[in-house]
Amino acid sequence: MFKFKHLSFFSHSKHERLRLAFSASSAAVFDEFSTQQQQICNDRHNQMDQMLQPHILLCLDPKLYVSSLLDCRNLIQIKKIHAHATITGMLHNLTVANKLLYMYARFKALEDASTFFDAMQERDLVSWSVMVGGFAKAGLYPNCLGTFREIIRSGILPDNFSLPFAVRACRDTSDLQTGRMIHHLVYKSGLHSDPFVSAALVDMYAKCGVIEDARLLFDRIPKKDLVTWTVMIDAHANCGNAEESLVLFDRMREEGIIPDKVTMVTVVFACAKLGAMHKAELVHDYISRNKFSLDVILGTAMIDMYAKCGSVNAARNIFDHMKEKNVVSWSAMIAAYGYHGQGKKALDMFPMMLRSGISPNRITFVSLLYACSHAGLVDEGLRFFYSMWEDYSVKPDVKHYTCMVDLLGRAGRLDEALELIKNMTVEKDEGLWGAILGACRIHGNIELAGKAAKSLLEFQSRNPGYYVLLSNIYANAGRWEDVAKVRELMTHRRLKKIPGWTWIEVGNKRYQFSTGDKTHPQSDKIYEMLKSLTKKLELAGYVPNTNFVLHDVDEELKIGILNTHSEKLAIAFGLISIPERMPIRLIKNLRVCGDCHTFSKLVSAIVQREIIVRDANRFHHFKEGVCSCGDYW
DNA sequence: AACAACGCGA
Repeated sequence: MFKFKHLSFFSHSKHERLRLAFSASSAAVFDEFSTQQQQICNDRHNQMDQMLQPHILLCLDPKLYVSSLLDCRNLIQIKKIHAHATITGMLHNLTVANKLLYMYARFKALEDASTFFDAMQERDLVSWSVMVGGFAKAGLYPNCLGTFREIIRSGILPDNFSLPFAVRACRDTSDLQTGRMIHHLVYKSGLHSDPFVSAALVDMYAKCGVIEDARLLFDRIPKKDLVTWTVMIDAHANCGNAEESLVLFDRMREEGIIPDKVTMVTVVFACAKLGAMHKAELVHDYISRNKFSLDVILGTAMIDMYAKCGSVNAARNIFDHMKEKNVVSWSAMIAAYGYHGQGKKALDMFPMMLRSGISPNRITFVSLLYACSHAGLVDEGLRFFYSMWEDYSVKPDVKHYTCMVDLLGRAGRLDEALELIKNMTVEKDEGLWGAILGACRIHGNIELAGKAAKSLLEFQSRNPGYYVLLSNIYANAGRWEDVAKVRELMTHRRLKKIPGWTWIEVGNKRYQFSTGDKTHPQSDKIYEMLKSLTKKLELAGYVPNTNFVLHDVDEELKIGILNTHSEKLAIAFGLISIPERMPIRLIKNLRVCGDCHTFSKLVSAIVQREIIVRDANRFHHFKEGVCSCGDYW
C-alpha cells in the first residue's frame, strides 16, 4: 500500500500527488500510519476474541466479520476468523461466508477456498463467481472453466463478475472455441455493454490471434472505456500493426478518454515495435508533460523504446534516471547494448547489476550471450555459458545453446558448435539448426549446410525463413538443382518467401519501400538521387556484389535488382527529404543484404551522413565509411 | 479487466 520508497523521476500522477500532500511525505509519518492500521486490525481481532466469551455471543455483528476479514494480511489471520465464525455460527450468513471465500481466493489459497465452498450449505451467484475469479487469478484455468460450466449447467445466467474471469481463462489457454461460446452467453445475459465483459472479450480475441474479430467487436462497442482502448492498442502492436496502435491512441484522446500508465506502457511498446524515433520523442514528451511516474515498468518499456528506435544513449539516460530497477530493466539495457554491437558495454553492465543486488535470470544470459555473439567476444561468451549454471544456478536452455551455436558459428568455429549440439541434453528445436545454417551461409560451408538442413527439415518448420536461407546457400554455390528442390518443397508446404521491406520516418509520416518500388509520389526524384549516388560510389570503387541476388538470371538483370533494393531506395529518399546533418534512420523486416551494407557504408562517407539501420536482429550505425558491426554480422 | 527484457531465419 505504501510504495514511497522510490519517488519517481518524473513528477507524480495526480493521485500520488494528493496522497503525498496529504501525508507530508516523511517516512516517520508512514510508519506511524502503518502502525495505526496494524493497531486497528489487532483491536478488531481482540474484539472478536472477546466475542467468544459466552456472554457476548448474542450480539454478533456480520459487519465486524467482514471488516475483520478484509483487514487480514495473511492466511493465518483468515483461518483464525474462519475458526471463530464456525464456533459462532456466523458462516450461515452468506455475506460473511462469501467474504471468507473471497479472502481465501485473494491469498491464492484455492484449496482452502474449494474445501469451504464444498462445505457451504447455501451458495449464491457471488459464491460461484468468487470461485471462478479465484481459479482464474491463480492460473488454475481448468478449475475456473469447470466451475463456470457448473453455473451454466445449473441454469443460472452468469453475472458480470464471473464472465470476465471465464473469458480470461480462455484467453490464457488460447481456447478460442470456449471463448466464442462464452461470447454467446454474454449476449444471452444482456451483458455485452458491460465494460469489464467487453474489454475481456476484445482481449481474448486479440490474444487468441483473431485480431479481426477483436476489432469487429471493438468497433461495435458504443462507449469504450480506457481498458478496452488499451487492450486494442496493445493488440495491434502485438500483431505487427503498431502504426494502428498510435492512430487508436490519438482517437482515444479525441474522444476524451484520459490515458493512464498502463496505456502509456502499451503506446511506448508500440513505438518500440515501429522503431519510429520521432514518434518516440513525442510520446516521451507526452509522458513528461502529463507527469506519469517513471516506475520500473514504464521506465523499462522506455529503455526498450529508445534502444529499438536507434538511440542506445537515450535508453541509457532513461535507465540512469530510474529509481527502481529490476532484472527486466537490466536485461533490457544489456540486450540494447548487444544489438547495437556494443558488446563490451553490455558485459560491463553485468557486474554493476550484481553489485546492485539483482540476480540474473535466463533472459539476462540470453542477452549477454547475444551481445558476445554480435561483437565476436567468443571467450567471454564461453565463460558466461559455463558459469551461468555453476555460479548463478540458471540452467542453460535451448535458447542459450542457440546463442552459443551462433557465437561459435559466426566466429567460424563450426566444429565446436557441432560438438556442443552433440553433447547437449536439453531438447533441440528448429532454431538451433537455423543458427548452424546461418553460420554455414557466412562461411560458405555447403556440406554442413546439407546436414543441418536435414535435421532442420525434420521439424516440418512452417517458417519460410529457413527454406529461403538454405536455398540462398545453394544459390551462392551455384547449385541450382538443389535450389529448385528447396523451392519445390516450399511450394509443396505452401510457404511463401516473406518480401523485404524498408521503412523510413520523415516528419510525422512513415514511408515504406519494397524492391524496385515506384509507388512513392516522389519516385522520380528518388531514382534520380539513387542514380547519382551509384555514379559517385562507382567512382570511389564500388562494384555491385551480385552474389546477393539469388535468382538464376543474367548478370545485368541481377545488377538491376540489386540497385533498387528497398534499403537503397529508402536511403535515397532520406537524403532528399531529411534535413542535413540529421541521421537517416531505417527499419527493415529482414537482415541487411551484403551489397546494401557496402552501399550504406560508402554513402555515409561520400555524403557525410550518419545512417542508422535496424534490421531483423540488430542495428548498423554507418558513419564515415565504417559500420558499428565491424562487418561482423 | 489492460502493461516492460531474450536467440536464429526470409
